[in-house]
Amino acid sequence: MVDIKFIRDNLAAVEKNIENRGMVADPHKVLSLADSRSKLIQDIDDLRQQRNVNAQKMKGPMDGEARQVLIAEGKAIKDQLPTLEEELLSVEQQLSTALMKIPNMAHPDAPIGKEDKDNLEIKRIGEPRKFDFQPRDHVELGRLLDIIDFDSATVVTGPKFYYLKNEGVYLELGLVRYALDILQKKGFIPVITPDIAKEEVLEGIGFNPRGAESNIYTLEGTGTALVGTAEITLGGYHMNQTLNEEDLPIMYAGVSHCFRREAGAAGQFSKGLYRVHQFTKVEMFVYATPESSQEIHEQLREVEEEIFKNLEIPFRVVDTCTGDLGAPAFRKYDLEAWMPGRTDAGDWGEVTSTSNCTDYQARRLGVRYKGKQGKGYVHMLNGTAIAVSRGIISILENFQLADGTVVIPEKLRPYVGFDKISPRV
RNA sequence: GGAGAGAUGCGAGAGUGGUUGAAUCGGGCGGACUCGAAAUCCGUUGUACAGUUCUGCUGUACCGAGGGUUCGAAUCCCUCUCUCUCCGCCA
Repeated sequence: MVDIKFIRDNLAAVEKNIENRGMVADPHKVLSLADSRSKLIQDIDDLRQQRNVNAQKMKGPMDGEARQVLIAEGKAIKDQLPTLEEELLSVEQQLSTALMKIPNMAHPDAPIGKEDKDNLEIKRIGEPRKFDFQPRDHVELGRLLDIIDFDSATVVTGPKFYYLKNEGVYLELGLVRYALDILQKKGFIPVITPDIAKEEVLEGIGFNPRGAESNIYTLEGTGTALVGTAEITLGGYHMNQTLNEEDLPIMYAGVSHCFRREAGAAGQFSKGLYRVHQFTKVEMFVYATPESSQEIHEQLREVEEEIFKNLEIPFRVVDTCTGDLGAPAFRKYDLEAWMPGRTDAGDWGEVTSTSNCTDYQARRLGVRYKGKQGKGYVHMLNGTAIAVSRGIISILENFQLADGTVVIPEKLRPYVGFDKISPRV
């Protein structure tokens, strides 16, 4: 949520930002609704004041006739209130809806563009490996090694689900522990979060669970939904709290399952584990002061780079363009790993993403801070440490041998307990 | 799931339907005393929203949440949530 005052003072910039992001939102409507709201609040407060003054007059003993006159007056005032109060409620709902559509301002350096191909590559680390055989994709490798079973999952649960078996299980658990160990050394507090959250929290983070294009599974009749990321539950962790400035930044490493509907997402770019309805993820989440958030955002990107560099997976970093940012993000970096099985020649595929959402989420969730330097809404940042399913794709496809054997990256071996996975079929 | 008890400011804890935004104690902050500290004493200490002649002032709302009764509700009524105790069930 953007500050209404900011919209009023920077109307042209807000409109330009909406255009750059390719979004539809109406800041003029927000302002006119905000004006109606103020007017209604004033009228209601005036009436209530009259009511209170009138009631005060009746505190002590007085003769019956005078009292009757005052009572009648009080009743008259009271009768006027409900209409205005209902009107205010309706205006506030409209305002909230209109305001929610206004996206966060984007970083001035964020590249302007419509879709992911407009993202700006800022660095490459590692060289995509040259194969002297035609590399298999992870779907085939998973079948060959008997560590991923899509077919059974389709029968039991539905498409875009999977069973992990044998070494696949330890691959998941090992990746989680590998990432947690790195984060824990950097001061992140490890957390296993609930996989379900209330819709108000989802909305505060910037998801609209009931929206037309929602990627969220809602749970009928409960007001809750399956989380698409631990960003939701970690962002909600301190909702409606005022944090001490000295305690910031607060850094969490959250482990959760992630559930996504992915309606209509099909085709070769979403095959196998790449786009699934359920996966496990270790998520970084930081509450920070406004002064420090940009620096911390760079640090989150560096942590992501370290995690993939140590796994010896080639990747590149992109500065996400305005059209691909998502409403809450001020700036976002994606890490794209090299995936040799993605198309015949291989391709980059997003494996992590880190966003600085500034005070956009904090304003709606009511997360403030107070301290010597000042007070206000905290800045909230998130970043993927490891999205296990895509991590597994990267490892299988990059470290395969001609016979299908997959060699485990050295740094990961202590966490999985084996150094290679051999074909079973 | 069943029975009972409770929910008030930073904490503890009062509060006959009308001088209660809320006693009292503790904590915090400021000051006095002191070489300094402790002790003692004095003062001060909520949040949100709206307006404003804007380092302030005025108004409104807030005593778990939401409704209701009333001229007037922390106080009466209803619903819900949460916490605690006991029983049942269970990983």
